[in-house]
Amino acid sequence: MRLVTWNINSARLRLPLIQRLIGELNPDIICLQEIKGETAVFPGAPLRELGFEHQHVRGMKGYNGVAILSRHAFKPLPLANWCNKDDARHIAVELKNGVELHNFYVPAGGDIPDPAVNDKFAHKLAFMDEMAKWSKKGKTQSRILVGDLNIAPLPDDVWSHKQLLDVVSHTPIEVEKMERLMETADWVDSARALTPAPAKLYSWWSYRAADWAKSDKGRRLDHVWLTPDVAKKLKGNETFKAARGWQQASDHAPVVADLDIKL
DNA sequence: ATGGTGGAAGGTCCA
Repeated sequence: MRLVTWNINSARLRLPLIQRLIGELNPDIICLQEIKGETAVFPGAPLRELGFEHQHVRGMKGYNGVAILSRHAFKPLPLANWCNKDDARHIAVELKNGVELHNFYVPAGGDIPDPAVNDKFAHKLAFMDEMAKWSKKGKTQSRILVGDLNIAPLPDDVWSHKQLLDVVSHTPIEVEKMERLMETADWVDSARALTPAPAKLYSWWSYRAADWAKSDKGRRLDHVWLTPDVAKKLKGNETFKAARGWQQASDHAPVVADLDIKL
């Protein structure tokens, strides 16, 4: 099974990039975040034509939105709200082998890393706490958790640990929330299982750089986590950095995981 | 300390 997670930053605008990704990587399952449109305007038909006949989409107007697309049948799981908001940040399915696949778009958190003055940061921290509760409660379930988690946990997940300590996505409180979450079900970070620190790993590069590749000021915000039983089947994990250089690219690169699972 | 870019909307809000 080849699985891709990608913050697409508008599924409609970047449909050609999704089509190109399918042609170049031939994934079985694609998890998208920030599809940025209502479910009804998701470009499902052209993706169905490429073999992704099974689609579970949760969009909303303007922002957020997540989708799971697969070549293989799955069972959609009931939609859940997080932090009492119906803001399309999570969608999940059960695969044929009984493994649950959860696709998350964690709040970015705004600019100021202080929950007392920044509601967006408070929302992000509350969201992480709620994920930890959910994860702990279901810890015996075989699961894959993917998505744009908007946190780069390790010093080598950012271009400068020192310079990003006060920057939302890499602050100690966020990193601690992520570590607590990982402990709740012994989640295996598939990228670091295969490429340990101190190798630098990034999945996002800002649009605001004059030359994103040259400055290479990246952060690893996109993740594929596995419960320990599923992690035994992990065969590969790569960031498909080339896609960040495509015409009209998303600011996130796809993360690709290969698992020894037949669907 | 600041501003830099990009998407959805058709206001600004969000990243």
